[in-house]
Amino acid sequence: MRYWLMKSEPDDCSIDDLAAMPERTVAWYGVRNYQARNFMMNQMTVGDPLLFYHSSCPEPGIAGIARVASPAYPDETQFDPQSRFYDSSASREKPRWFNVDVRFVTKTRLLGLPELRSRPELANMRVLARGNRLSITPVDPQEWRFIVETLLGLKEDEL
DNA sequence: GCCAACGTTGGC
DNA sequence: GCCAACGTTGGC
Repeated sequence: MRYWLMKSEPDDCSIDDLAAMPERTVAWYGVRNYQARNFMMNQMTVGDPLLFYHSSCPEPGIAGIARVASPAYPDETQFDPQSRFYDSSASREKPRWFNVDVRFVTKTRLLGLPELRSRPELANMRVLARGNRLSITPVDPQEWRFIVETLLGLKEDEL
């Protein structure tokens, strides 16, 4: 099992949107970066916990917790010419992009960037690194514990 | 809207 | 295989 951080633009899908979905689950479509795709294809396991991060919005930061809810499977939007994620070089025989499903666990108070950056324990977090643009990043177990237990006051068995 | 940082493309 | 040009991300 690994821990993850996944970015979502709240205009597209916020933590509240996820909570309101049928089954409280959403397909994590639209990833068009090989590193992020490979994390989903090769390293994620169903049940892996993840930090749900709001990006490109007035208050970027961690907004909730979710879990990986399916193995990776071909991203439907790559086949849809109407989609902004359409990829003409992909085919059903040879899909290029994959996604997992993600299921809501809990909403949290917003842990904004200034707060995250103020914590020496999180100094090496991938998502805080200068110039980081990767929408899916692994989270170290120590970082996970610090965020979830210390900053959010949650117990592992509450998740 | 700006712009730094990074990933991808494509000519050579 | 190099690298310049271009496109995208995402905080500010």
